[in-house]
Amino acid sequence: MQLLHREFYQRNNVVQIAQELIGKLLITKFDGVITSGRIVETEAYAGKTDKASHAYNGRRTNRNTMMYYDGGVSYIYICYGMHTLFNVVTNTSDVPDAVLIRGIEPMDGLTIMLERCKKSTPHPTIGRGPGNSGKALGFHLYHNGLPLSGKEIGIYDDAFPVKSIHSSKRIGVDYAGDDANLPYRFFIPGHLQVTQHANNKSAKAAALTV
DNA sequence: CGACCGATCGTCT
DNA sequence: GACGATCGGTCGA
Repeated sequence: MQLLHREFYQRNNVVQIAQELIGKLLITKFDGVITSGRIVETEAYAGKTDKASHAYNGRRTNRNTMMYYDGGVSYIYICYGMHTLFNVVTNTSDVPDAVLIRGIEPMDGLTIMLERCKKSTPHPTIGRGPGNSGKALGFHLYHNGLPLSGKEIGIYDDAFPVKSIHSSKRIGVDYAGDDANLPYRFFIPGHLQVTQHANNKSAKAAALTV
């Protein structure tokens, strides 16, 4: 079980990193409560040149400040007023690349995750989608900017064998014009915690060799 | 199935 | 004052 360090995050290829994060173990320990999940779906957001990115064209606001930090910290923001989305900041400072964690398979602390998601029994939607993933792992806005190799958040390589990874265009970024069609979404095909979406079955969902 | 719609609030203009 | 890198429910074919 290897903790991923800044050498992993600070590389200059956010799309590659988004793909490599599939199958990794994401562990949170907030207020002494440990929960973890295996990453099964991600999306890359390529800094200043990507029309879908919050940092497109060098846009810099209070919200997206963390995207401009050195890779290896969290970027967390509220979406639609009710969902807490967790992103992995990559690349070096002033290059605002990030990877959105869109799906996790619940691992440790299932009971806690059930509580957070207000379910009494295990349910497939726990960890399905970026909003549900953030909720299950206990992320809040005040966790923005935390190191990803610290005592509260950690991403690990436990040598889990990922059989297959597919790619597709990203979800919910139709406003991004031509960039909406970039194949920057990665997921384990058919996985229970992967967003149910037409893109999964689309002929455009290309299979990648693992 | 797919299309549509309401919830709900931090953030930006 | 408008708008989301969403979600879960409903409605109709």
